[in-house]
Amino acid sequence: MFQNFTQYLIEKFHVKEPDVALIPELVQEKYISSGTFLLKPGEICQHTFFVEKGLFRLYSLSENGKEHILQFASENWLLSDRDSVFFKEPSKFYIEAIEDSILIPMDEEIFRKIAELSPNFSKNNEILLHNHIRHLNQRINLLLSASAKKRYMEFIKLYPDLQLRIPQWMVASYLGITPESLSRVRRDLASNT
Amino acid sequence: MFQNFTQYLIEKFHVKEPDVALIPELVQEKYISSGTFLLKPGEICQHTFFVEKGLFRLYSLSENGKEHILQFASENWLLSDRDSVFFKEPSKFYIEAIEDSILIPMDEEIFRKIAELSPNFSKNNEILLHNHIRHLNQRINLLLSASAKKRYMEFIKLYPDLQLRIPQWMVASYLGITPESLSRVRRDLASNT
DNA sequence: TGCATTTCTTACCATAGATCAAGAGAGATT
DNA sequence: AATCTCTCTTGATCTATGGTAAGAAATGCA
Repeated sequence: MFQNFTQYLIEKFHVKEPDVALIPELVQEKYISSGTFLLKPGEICQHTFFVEKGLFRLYSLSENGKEHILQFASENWLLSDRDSVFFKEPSKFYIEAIEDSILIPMDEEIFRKIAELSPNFSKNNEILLHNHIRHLNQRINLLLSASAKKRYMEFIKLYPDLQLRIPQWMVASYLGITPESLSRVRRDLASNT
Repeated sequence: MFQNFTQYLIEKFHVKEPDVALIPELVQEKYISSGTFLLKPGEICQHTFFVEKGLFRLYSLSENGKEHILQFASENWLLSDRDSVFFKEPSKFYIEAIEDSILIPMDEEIFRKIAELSPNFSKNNEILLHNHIRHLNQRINLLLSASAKKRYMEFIKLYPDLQLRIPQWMVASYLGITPESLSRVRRDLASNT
């Protein structure tokens, strides 16, 4: 129970082994079935979720009815609309489970407790935020400069595991192209190899 | 001298008026003329710069020799390759002055001093990081979902002032389109109004 | 097992934006 | 004033990706 979560606290926040035993009293795991929404536009995201097991997507719906996936989150990832949680503002996004999953919802209370148990919580937190920023910058750079084919190749290099669990049309949505285009890109790659 | 910088510390980091008087001893302003590079790929970004006056761009150069602007920074903005500063890793980007400018270079030393003078430095810093993340997410969402015309309209709404100081081809580069396309987008907007 | 739904592929055509080439203004520099 | 350089515009054409439609394959469900 919580193996991933406790391991995460030990690795990323340097919580000591004995203190980790306190965790089960603080949090409660939540079973989510595929297709369930954790968040819809207009709602304020109340939790940052730790993904103990399963897979989620965070996406926006544009005026013309098209979905655009901004993030996937699988095991050992934190999942939330960071802006909505942090600034307590209504979200513009959907968060949906795309596999049967197990989550640890975390609120401010729990973060405070973790902060007590972590020798340097705010530094560790800062590292996570910077990692997030680095990742977003790389994605922007790719969207500005790379073709659909190149973006796809980067995607499978970066997420070789995810690629097998996600329907292809969601990969297309993440890359900012249509499923048809992705299908053609894949055909090209297969033939020119 | 430093008016913008000291004002920034008061507003964003809640440094008290009397303490602000200590600042001039800690930092030194730097005059940069248009066209000067603060950073080139391969170098480790040593400072976070506060822009006291002027304008800069942060851009990447792709394999095929094309520039892609990731950020502009004008008065009262912090400027750096955050990843390179924070993780002490070689940068992939250029930072270039596009006006004659005045900067306040900040290193870890100075951040420590500011942290001493700020009642809740790490919280304030976290707010800045979250603002950055919010901004990057919005940009990704736009790149995924919006046409060149729409992205341009968002740009001028978001940066009405910048738009007047930046050559059009840089705006195009920021938007991820060619200068020719931007010219046509602008013609369309002018005629259909 | 069979039916229904979703996903993926393919073919054909449409379109946004890129590329290439030329020319017009607008500053700068001499 | 004349020349240069840089920026912007425009027209013609090209290309990557989108849209539509249909069928095939895979998956889920009864």
